[in-house]
Amino acid sequence: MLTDRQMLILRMVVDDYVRSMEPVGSRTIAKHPELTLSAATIRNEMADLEELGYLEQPHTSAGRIPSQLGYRFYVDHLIKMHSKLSPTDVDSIKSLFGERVNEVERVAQQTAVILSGLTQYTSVVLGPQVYETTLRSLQIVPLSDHTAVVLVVTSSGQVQNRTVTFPEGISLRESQRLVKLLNDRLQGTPMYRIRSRMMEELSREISRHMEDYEEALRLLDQIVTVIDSEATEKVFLGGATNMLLQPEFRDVQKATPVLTWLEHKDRVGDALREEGSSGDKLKIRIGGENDIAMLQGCSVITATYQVGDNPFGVIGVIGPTRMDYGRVIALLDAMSQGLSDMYARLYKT
Amino acid sequence: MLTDRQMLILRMVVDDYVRSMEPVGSRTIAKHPELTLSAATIRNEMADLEELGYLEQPHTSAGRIPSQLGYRFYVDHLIKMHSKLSPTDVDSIKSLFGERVNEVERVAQQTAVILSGLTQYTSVVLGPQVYETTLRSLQIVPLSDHTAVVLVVTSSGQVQNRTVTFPEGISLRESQRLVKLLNDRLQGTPMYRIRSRMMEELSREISRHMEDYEEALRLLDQIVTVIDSEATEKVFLGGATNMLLQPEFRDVQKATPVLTWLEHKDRVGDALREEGSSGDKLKIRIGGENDIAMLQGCSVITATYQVGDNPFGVIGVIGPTRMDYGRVIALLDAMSQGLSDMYARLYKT
DNA sequence: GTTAGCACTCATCTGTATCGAGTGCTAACA
DNA sequence: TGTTAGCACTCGATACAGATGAGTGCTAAC
Repeated sequence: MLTDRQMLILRMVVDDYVRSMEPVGSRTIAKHPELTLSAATIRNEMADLEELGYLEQPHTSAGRIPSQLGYRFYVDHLIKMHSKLSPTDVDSIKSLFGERVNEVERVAQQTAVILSGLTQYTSVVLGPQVYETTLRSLQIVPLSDHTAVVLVVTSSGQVQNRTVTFPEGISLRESQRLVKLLNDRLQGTPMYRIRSRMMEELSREISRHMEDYEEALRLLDQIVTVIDSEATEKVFLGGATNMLLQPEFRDVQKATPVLTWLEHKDRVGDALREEGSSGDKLKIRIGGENDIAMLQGCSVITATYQVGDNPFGVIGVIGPTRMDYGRVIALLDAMSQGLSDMYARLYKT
Repeated sequence: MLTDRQMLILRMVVDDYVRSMEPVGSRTIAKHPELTLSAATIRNEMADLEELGYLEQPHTSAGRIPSQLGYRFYVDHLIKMHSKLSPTDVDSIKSLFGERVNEVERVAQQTAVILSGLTQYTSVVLGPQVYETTLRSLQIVPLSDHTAVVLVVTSSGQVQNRTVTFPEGISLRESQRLVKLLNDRLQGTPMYRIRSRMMEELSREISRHMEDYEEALRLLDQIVTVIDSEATEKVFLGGATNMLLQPEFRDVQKATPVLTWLEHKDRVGDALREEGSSGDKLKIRIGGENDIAMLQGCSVITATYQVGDNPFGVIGVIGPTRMDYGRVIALLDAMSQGLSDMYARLYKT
């Protein structure tokens, strides 16, 4: 285990390196008023910390930078959690959640924008999860003889739509009948059970109501696809190009993989959802701790927001390993709380 | 006016520079079999072309590169339009439009993906325009006592939805009545006239039907906002990070503004829509010809796709000024044709 | 255990020399 | 008059050599 003094020094190295992105030398630490030791003593301690794996040296005559293990120890034991938010931050958050919400998705989008704006990193907001949401309404609006729009509305207010074409043997009237049938039977069913429920309960119903069984099933399949795609909640990205502001990504070679990975929202959503489903309220992945190869030069911090005891959605920040962990954690905390409150106000009254 | 030989040389310089991104010297051109002249003669011609403003020299002892004017002359007079597409390209496009379409938006998204994949530039696809689209259906699905989802479906199959909260004085029943009223009156109205139509025709109707006039208007305003946001068609981006593949954007300083600009789809959509509305089927903006400051280091090529004689949507490619114009134009041509055909098949039968 | 002193390391900076691609110009040639 | 060979010249790119200085590890004294 580390001595108090070693921990103090480690904390200083991390704080300083996060701020300046320059390897921290013994002199710099020695100057710090919190410590009354000479540079030589610091050097000894730093050598020890390096041997223990918490620090590393880019080259012989440079200062030290935190290793992955160093960051890990920092976030686990050394981080100063309190009073990290400036009044400006608090204001931004307050104004975001303070205004009257009548456009739920806009809030999620804005959360992403503000979170990336305040952190200068990339942010991701996953819309409300589906654990508790049920099917509210299924509708079909005809467009032409062969096309129509299928609409799916869930109890959480999410909407999915898709233009579908009718298979040859099926008329508009029949498909409307089919949709009405589905509506009656499936309303209130949890979203994640729809597919199985629909298939087992309805296939024989359909054979009774519809003349052309085969074709009806094909249409049914289209509709289920729409419902399924609703089950995957929406992904909002903020400040993807903030990545380029970070000195570690000034080299395009480094930045391209991450930017490209971020380009596909579904991938990003999948990754974050997995993080969020671990059960912890806050999850921190530092560098190589990330499973995704493209993110091994990054740190990812995720927080879940919820209503009551149900995990409900995920928000996260993606930035360089050299990240201001304390600040990001505080912001995520405040924002997830804000989202939780907002959804609570919206659905439980 | 340029002589034939000057034009030939200009074309060669552009072709060569587009391929290699290296200033083209007189020797390189002289080697070309299509020309039997010595390097010295080429040098004279190149000096003339530079004087005329078609070429420029990065520095005294370097080869020439095309100026903005040079590119302009190239695309106006020198470009080889035909047989630019390889069989692979044609296959990709065929397979995109060949498959049975039952998810219209997916096709637009895929168009963007394939277009950026084939060009290695960034692509933008604007969904069908609204000139001819009318309101098909307006629906409201209640979620709780105070919230509901408003759905707008247009004749072109576009759907917009928004969760709205009811103002204090208005009940669910009343809002349903309001929506039904709107539905009856506005169905078939062109989208761009909805706002004015609604306001002038309905405000007095509402005062008769609804108890609380003020509050009803507020709800109405929310609904109109939903409809308005539908009038702005959807924007699909492909390969935004392809920008980083281009050597001219290897420097993060150069890339960041463009990437950041691309991040806001509505901005991108606005810009492209303006291009598309000029009336020309194909529009090419080279470097400084772009109005948007962030794009002055880029070239933007847009093409409209249509059904019958109605302009319907826009697709475009954004890349460095040093762009393979011939290929991009051919691809845009093929893709806009494909989209036109697809929408024709979908709506006019 | 702490500290001052010192030799050592090594990335970075700066100045210089070299190289070579490409030019413009001139004079000779068809 | 148009074309070409020859040549001096320009200037970015590359390579190399010191010089600089931040920072280290080690030793010996406190």
